[in-house]
Amino acid sequence: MRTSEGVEWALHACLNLAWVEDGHPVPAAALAGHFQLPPAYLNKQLQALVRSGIVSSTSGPRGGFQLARKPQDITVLDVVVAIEGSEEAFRCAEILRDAPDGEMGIDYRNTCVISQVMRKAELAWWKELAGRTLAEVKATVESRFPAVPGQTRHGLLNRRA
Amino acid sequence: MRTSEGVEWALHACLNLAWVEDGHPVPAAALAGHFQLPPAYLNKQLQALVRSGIVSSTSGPRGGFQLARKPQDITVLDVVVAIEGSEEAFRCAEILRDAPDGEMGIDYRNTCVISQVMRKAELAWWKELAGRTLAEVKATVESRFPAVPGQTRHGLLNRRA
DNA sequence: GCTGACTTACTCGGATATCAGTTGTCCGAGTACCACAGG
DNA sequence: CCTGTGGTACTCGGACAACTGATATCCGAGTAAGTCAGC
Repeated sequence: MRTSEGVEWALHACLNLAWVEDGHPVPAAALAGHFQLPPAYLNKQLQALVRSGIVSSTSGPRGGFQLARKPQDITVLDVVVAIEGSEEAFRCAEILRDAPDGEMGIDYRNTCVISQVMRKAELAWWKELAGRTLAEVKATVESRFPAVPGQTRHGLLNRRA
Repeated sequence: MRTSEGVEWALHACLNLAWVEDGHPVPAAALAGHFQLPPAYLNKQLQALVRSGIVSSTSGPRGGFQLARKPQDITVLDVVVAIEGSEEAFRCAEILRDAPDGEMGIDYRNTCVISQVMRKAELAWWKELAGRTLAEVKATVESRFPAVPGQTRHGLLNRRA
């Protein structure tokens, strides 16, 4: 089990977009250049964020991506789900149905104790991620590394040229 | 992100082995037949459990697999790690190092706030799984479905014939 | 009838194909800006 | 000098390949039981 590489990219991209003043879209190429990432593939990940309503996109010159919501209204889970999808990691195949005495009408995803344990664990994971907003992450970084926001904003805008 | 199918199989297999009296190994083919699973592939998953010291194997006639430890000494996490490996799901690629002002000597897996958030979430997941032993799962099933243990043991031993 | 070795069948274990999903790339659709011509 | 129009360059968006890892299968190594011959 491993999360997609795009999760890390998307989180860093959102954080960077949070440091750019409103009304200034940042092209995918600028973000990609900032982290030395393949532009087209990062663009693909950003599209997923657009579909989830986390960022908005603008085409054409001076276009790009910007946050669609306030950082305090974006949780880390939102970003993860946008990239990975909302399906749970452990998907009960209901193998108990094929076992002796297995019945057709039973939903073993809810009945099977093993499935319940796995789901509860995943719920704890979700809860942890849903409890952290982008604004909190942003504030933590600003507190520990005060220079980063300015450097990032400057870097992204200069890279446009 | 999704867990391997083998995780579900391994958990059910361990639970079933817990219902068979000691000293009676169960062949992979018997477990596979019980759940209508491909025998060779289930065997492969069981090998991973052997390497992790969760079950022990015996070759030859009357051979098979049996639990190597007491159910109360086997956590759900043990089984998951045996199949999936101990690497964390979110693997920080340290993309901050390639960003401007990124430095070579820094371990961004520990410094990056995003990495910390993801790791903390995963820790919650681990903790949940580590807190459930096979004995607890077994007891829960026995409490809700008293007939299952006997049926399972009988089914596995009969299938041997 | 008992004991020993041999044969046989059974089971695990790892090496080998196959398939799906992630990773990565490319080109087309749309849009805003800019230049230029006309008034 | 102002305005409208056409061209141009830039950006996103989705369609298309490549590759890694999971899924599935097969055959060989090892072992214990069963069998048979000899004592």
